[in-house]
Amino acid sequence: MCRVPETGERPYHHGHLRAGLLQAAERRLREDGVDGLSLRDLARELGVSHAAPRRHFPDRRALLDALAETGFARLDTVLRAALADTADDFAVRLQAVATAYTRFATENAALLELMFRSKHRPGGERVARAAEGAFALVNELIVQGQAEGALQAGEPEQAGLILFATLQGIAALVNGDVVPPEMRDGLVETATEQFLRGARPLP
Amino acid sequence: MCRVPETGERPYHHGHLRAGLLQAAERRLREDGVDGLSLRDLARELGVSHAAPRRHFPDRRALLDALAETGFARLDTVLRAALADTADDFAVRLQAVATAYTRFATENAALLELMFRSKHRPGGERVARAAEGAFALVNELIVQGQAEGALQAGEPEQAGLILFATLQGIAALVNGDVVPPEMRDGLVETATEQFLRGARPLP
DNA sequence: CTACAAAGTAGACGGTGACAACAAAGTTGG
DNA sequence: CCAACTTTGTTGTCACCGTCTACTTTGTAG
Repeated sequence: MCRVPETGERPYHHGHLRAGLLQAAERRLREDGVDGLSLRDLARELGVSHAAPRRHFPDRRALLDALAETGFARLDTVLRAALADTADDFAVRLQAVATAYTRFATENAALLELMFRSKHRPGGERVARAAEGAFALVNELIVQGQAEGALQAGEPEQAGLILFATLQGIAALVNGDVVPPEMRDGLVETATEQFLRGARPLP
Repeated sequence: MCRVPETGERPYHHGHLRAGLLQAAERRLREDGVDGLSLRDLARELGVSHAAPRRHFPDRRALLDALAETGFARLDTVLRAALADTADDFAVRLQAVATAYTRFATENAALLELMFRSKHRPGGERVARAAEGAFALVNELIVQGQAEGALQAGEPEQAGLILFATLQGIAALVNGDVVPPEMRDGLVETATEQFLRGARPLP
């Protein structure tokens, strides 16, 4: 079962169509943006009829939503991996997460845009749930910072939101060619430093 | 000349097609997003044949670029108006510009996205030039802040970029429904405060 | 007044997402 | 073992869209 299709043979059933569609779609998304992603094109690329994708994704949106969902899962993995590699010091952990996030956001620009766009449109509950994980992680980090005394206590949401907004904005500037990609990590570094200086408890 | 078309009459020449297209397109952009903007639809709405828009905009992109260009002009106007109303104190001026920008960015979400997307694609030089104004304004403000001693001297770009990124990110969070719109102005306020605290000269 | 340019019209082409009817290949129960 | 059923893929169709070409109408300048 689940044998990889031998090259040259064209069995009536593709066998991995859903996975193949997602994989090809993600590549297309990266290369041509969301507008350059056509169901018929994907079908052609996978050597399948133009209506075949419909069996797995009733809708173009459904495919995009699925991409967004796996995108959030991947983001969550990336962020947790970044945290796993660091010591316990809050500043270091914050730096690691911030860098990892903006890196993901710039290396998967179209995907990230899709993720946020899909999250809050009707029927995007699955996507929204997938997004919870990443947000929760950032909030935990903020709470840890407050516990360590590195951040002002109270209203953890606002502090976390502003930091998150800054990272998101840096990614937007890079993706929008306002800023060259080489400046990304440097900007993130000074941004988190300034954030720490600006949000630390008053002396 | 340039008489407003009387209701009921359908002169062969529309007379205000270009302006009408831009106006209708901007409304559609606001209501349905860029994907819901169809040239044929606009033509129908203006009671004109499907190929008529082509005389004024050779391309769908040309129409979108024109929208982006006027968008930057409007943004520039909004920002300068916000500055004109304030005293000379740097913190106050910064607050005013920041609030005005994020307000524009959230009230014209699809337009802003279009503006940044159009700016750096091939042939988007006119749009890019239109964008210069707004950027220059922010940079001037930063330089003023440094002159007043409210900001660290040197590398005005990075400080300005980070602030700009934060505002852009706050707008993105509001537009992405991560944050309710009522929180917008409050977030901007604390963000600029933290920015001032984080970027002021070391004592 | 006539030639020409500008602005709008009509029709066609290829591409796309959606849908319906049908066919092939697994799967399952007797 | 085979017949019903479900899953998956195919073919054909429809409406819509952006773009292009050829044509018509209108305004204008020589």
